[in-house]
Amino acid sequence: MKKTGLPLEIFRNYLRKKGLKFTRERLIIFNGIISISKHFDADSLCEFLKGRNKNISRASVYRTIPLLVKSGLITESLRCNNKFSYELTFGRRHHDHMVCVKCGRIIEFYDARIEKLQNEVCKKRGFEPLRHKLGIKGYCRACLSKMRK
Amino acid sequence: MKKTGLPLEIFRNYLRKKGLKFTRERLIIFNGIISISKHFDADSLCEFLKGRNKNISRASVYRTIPLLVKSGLITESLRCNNKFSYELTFGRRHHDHMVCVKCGRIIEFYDARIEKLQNEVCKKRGFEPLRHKLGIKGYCRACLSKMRK
DNA sequence: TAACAATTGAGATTGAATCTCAATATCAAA
DNA sequence: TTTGATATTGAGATTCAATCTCAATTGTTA
Ligand SMILES: [Mn+2]
Ligand SMILES: [Mn+2]
Ligand SMILES: [Zn+2]
Ligand SMILES: [Zn+2]
Repeated sequence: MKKTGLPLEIFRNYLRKKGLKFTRERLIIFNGIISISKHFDADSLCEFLKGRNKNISRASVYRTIPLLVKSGLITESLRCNNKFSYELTFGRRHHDHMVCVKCGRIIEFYDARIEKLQNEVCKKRGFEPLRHKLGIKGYCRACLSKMRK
Repeated sequence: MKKTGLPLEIFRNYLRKKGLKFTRERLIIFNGIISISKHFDADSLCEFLKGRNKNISRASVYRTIPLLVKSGLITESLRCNNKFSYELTFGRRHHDHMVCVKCGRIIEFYDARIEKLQNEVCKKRGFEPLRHKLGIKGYCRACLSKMRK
């Protein structure tokens, strides 16, 4: 179990600022996401909580996720299996994703040069970028070597 | 109405190769997409056809789109309004997208340097890229100047 | 032309995501 | 601590894109 001090305070502050309430359910959802600490979707989060005898209704999970996004703790990342997928990004640097079409493995990467060129291209078009998503689909190293056999 | 000679042949050849039939409905759908010649989703395509008195069932439209993707004529591009969006890409160079979060405008761009760096990053990770999608959300030039007033 | 297999369309179904609303919990103020 | 205004919860209903079903129809090949 990770330490949750700072992010929890951020979440509480976000809720307070918006006149929203810090509930038992929201804390359980928050803790669940901290424990998973990797890509998840709303449904898998429900299942994860259920497995720990913390049954929170789907509705509450679906309602809390956007709050955590707005508070800056989690980010909508890939779309996997036709579901929105999220990841804990608080305190982590922005990154993009490679996804293996064979085994589903997700490889995170960051390349400052790509990021810089993106900003450059935006500037050239008079476009002010807010956020972006770069997803590369292909075959991961492990699947490639399996296939070559 | 654009000329449709070559792409139509490609579609017919794809169908033949797969033992599938070239039907009246598939031709109508094909022609519709050629006429639209910009981003579309399955539903808007149905509506477009209906407006031209070519009522094709949603099921057939939804069934034909993947065939056109596989035949290399159209590509799944952005996800807009929570629907898959496609565009005619036959004969066009690959490109990525900026989307204005204010007005929805779509700006297509291509930067060879970004593409090259992507390949480089993949190679470094032993990942063989098949396709990718880069979507940048932000404010377009027009919306920015409106907002500054 | 005949025979087989693929296709069509209307409507049913799926599944993620959202909504409804009565019962309940939170929290700031008293 | 108590109170009360207001936000939240959960079970189930609802939405909506996308997919599936299946009997009737059409395309293709011989
Ligand atoms: Mn990036
Ligand atoms: Mn690109
Ligand atoms: Zn793999
Ligand atoms: Zn705009």
